[in-house]
Amino acid sequence: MVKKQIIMEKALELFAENGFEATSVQQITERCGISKGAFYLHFKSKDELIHSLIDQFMNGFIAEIERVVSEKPTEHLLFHFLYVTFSEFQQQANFAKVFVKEQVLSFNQELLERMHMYMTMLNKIVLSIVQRQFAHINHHMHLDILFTINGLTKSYSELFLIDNYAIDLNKLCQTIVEKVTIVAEHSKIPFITPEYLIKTNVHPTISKERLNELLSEVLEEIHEDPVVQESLMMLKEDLNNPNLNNTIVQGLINNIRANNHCIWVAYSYQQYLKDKANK
Amino acid sequence: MVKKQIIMEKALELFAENGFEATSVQQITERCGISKGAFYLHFKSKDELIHSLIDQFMNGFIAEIERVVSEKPTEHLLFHFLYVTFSEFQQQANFAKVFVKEQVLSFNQELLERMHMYMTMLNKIVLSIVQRQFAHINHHMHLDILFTINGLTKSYSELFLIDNYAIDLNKLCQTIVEKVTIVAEHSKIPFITPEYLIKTNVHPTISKERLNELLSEVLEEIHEDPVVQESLMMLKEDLNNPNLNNTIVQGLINNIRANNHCIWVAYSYQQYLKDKANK
DNA sequence: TATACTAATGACTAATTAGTCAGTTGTCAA
DNA sequence: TTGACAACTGACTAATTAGTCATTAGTATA
Repeated sequence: MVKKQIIMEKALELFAENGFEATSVQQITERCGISKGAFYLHFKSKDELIHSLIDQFMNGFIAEIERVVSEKPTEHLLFHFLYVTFSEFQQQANFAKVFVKEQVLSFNQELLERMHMYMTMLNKIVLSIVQRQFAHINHHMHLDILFTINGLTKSYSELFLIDNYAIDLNKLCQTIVEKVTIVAEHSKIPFITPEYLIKTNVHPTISKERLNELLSEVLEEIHEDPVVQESLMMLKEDLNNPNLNNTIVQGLINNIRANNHCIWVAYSYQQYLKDKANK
Repeated sequence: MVKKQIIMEKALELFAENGFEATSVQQITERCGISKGAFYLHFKSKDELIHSLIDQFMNGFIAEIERVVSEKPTEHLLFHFLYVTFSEFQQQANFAKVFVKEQVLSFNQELLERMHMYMTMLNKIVLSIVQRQFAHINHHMHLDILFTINGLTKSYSELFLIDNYAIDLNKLCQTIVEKVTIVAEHSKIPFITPEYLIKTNVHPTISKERLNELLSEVLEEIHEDPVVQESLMMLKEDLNNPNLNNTIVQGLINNIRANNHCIWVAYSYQQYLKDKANK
């Protein structure tokens, strides 16, 4: 399905140029040289398109980081994390532009939640890097080190948005690692408390109807993997007629989480169950 | 003109809730309990409203920072800068939300330029703080210290967006000052070169027509200050029939720059002359 | 009370939007 | 050649938008 990919690429171009809200489906189809109808053969709505874009980029990005982090020596984890981050930033310049410029990508609640989930995943990875590379540092400082890394990354990535600013990626990463290491070794005032990790978990309720929709959408996409497919069907069945033991449901959720297309559904399903248990 | 202020406040509320593009003039007038026509008595367009909001906030913010920076002792400049920054952030939570969430506030070119101008002004202030408070540090490191300050500020201000996260403003500022000081005293790898300051000056051409419009708009607002008023009229006349000596024009531009409502026009006029000279 | 003025209204236009669907085209196998 | 089916088209709808303007309400002065 190569046309779907073309739509995604051209749409991303336009989003980077004009922003998400300001880009119409008309413009997208014109740039692709296809009709409006053809667009809706591949995407249910404009929202589904942006969801796909985020999923595609973030899954690739996180997978790449996890791969690198798993195979590099502990003492250089941060460096390699930064290197991958900035490389992706450079290669996927269009996504980076949309991402940096619109930050959390408009005020659409579900979009916001989705980005929040991915950022939380990223934060967990970076925190684990901090815990390994700075294991000798007082662990009360770990969250502040995380904030320092995030801040420096954000601040220096501004350079990528300036055309023609020559960047030596290697040196840039070294600079940041140097500063983070200095802060880690000398800073004595912890500010961020662990309750930060709890309080960030904002999870507005997802309705049963919306979850049903999400499950149906994903079911249409998955054809290759019978385990994921059956797990999805069982989860859908259990959503409408709760029957299964909680542990089994958790197992099914973990089954589907392995598939890139299901990360958001898995997350939403878990939030749904959490909300239900709280009531 | 109290109604204008009400519109601005209610509009800001809505922008913070739904974003700029997603908020309609209809919604704004409904929340104010006024008619659509009444809105257009105070603002030429929706764009003019957002321009006013930015100008009002940024001028107040920058004035406050300049006041504090001018009266505090050199060794605590950074602390007081941070304190003012976060205080304003807390007090003007709505503006902060729009500002943080939409970052550069949509892709409207003029809006982008306007924010860029204010950010440049802010950067200049922070750089001057760095140059004073860290005068003893190798000045090649000054720009990197600036980036460190910006990064930590961005990163830690995330905490303000989490409801109910108790923030001890004093301690927060101390934490950041501590980290910046540590970096300043130990970091040895300068990365940012002074050409960064030049390259950030992206200034897309402003047309003579648009500049005329801007001058007319501002002229309608200014009634009290005859010097500013006459300077504006002379600049407008000279724009259409260039007659005056360059030094005199510069003086006129400096006359109007003193007035809060004219900062953007002054900036635009200067950019226009620069563009013209380059051709 | 009559006049003059400003402040305010809200129905209206013209443009644009996301999404639909009856119909067309192209490509197979029989 | 025929028939079946999927890919694709673009005119269409219904909703929403920014901005306008003839009209009215309210108020102050003569």
